[in-house]
Amino acid sequence: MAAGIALHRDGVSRPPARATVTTNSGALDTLFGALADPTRRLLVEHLLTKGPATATVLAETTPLTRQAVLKHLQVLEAAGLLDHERVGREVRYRVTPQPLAAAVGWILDTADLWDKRIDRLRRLPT
Amino acid sequence: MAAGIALHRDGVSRPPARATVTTNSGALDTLFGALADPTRRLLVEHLLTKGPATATVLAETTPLTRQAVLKHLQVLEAAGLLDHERVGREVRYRVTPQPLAAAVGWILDTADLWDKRIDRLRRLPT
DNA sequence: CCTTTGTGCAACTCTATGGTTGCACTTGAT
DNA sequence: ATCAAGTGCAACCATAGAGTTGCACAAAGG
Repeated sequence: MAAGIALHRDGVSRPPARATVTTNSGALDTLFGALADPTRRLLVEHLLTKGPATATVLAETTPLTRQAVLKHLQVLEAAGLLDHERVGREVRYRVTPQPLAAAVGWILDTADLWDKRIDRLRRLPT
Repeated sequence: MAAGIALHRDGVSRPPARATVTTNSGALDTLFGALADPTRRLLVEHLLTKGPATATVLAETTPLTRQAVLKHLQVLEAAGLLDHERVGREVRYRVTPQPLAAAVGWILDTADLWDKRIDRLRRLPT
């Protein structure tokens, strides 16, 4: 009968069931994620102070390859912090900082929770 | 002698020189990095609303293992957003949101750059 | 037309991250 | 003294991230 085969039928070496927390607000993920990299923050600052620029130009200001910079720009763009415009044969990137408001929003909300908590502690009967 | 060895001395298959941008402010890295994960933001929110708690208790509120939660707590603590206190046989985690100020700081500075830029554009001779 | 300059795309490597499991060690309670 | 609950630690795995290289393709300019 199947007894012999049944040996390794169940979970002998099946990958452990990975769990994750899903939270309808993936926007903050990509946003904070984008901001978490120093290179990317530098790029944003550069674009803001020096104005719009292409990946190749930006790459010259870093020790990185154009391709690496390109990827960073795409991450920033995915987070909504950048957009690009094709000019001649070049592609110009520009900062669109509106999403930063979302980040500040979360932080302020959190700080608010904190304040409420402090407040609640203050009201404790002594 | 070493002559025979010299054969594969130079770069036959040496890993490509990885470059990185170093930026004295790694604090923002870990901070934004910590905030970039939904699970971690949830943990922070939970700790703020429901008050300090242990890893095991927190784990019960998620589909995750205690160990996984533990790691998240450590990341948050490394970012300065949490600290812990040993009580009996349990370890209680608590939120210390001061570092959030740094995040807001960077964002506001950036927004400021943006304003300046807008301003500069406004002053352009037409 | 040919050359140069800039983009686009794909493959590959290395490391960090987010999970899991298993077991040893404390501490409190019975 | 024993037992259960809670922590701590280490190994392991899979995937995503940050880089690199190499080459094909498009647009300007001589």
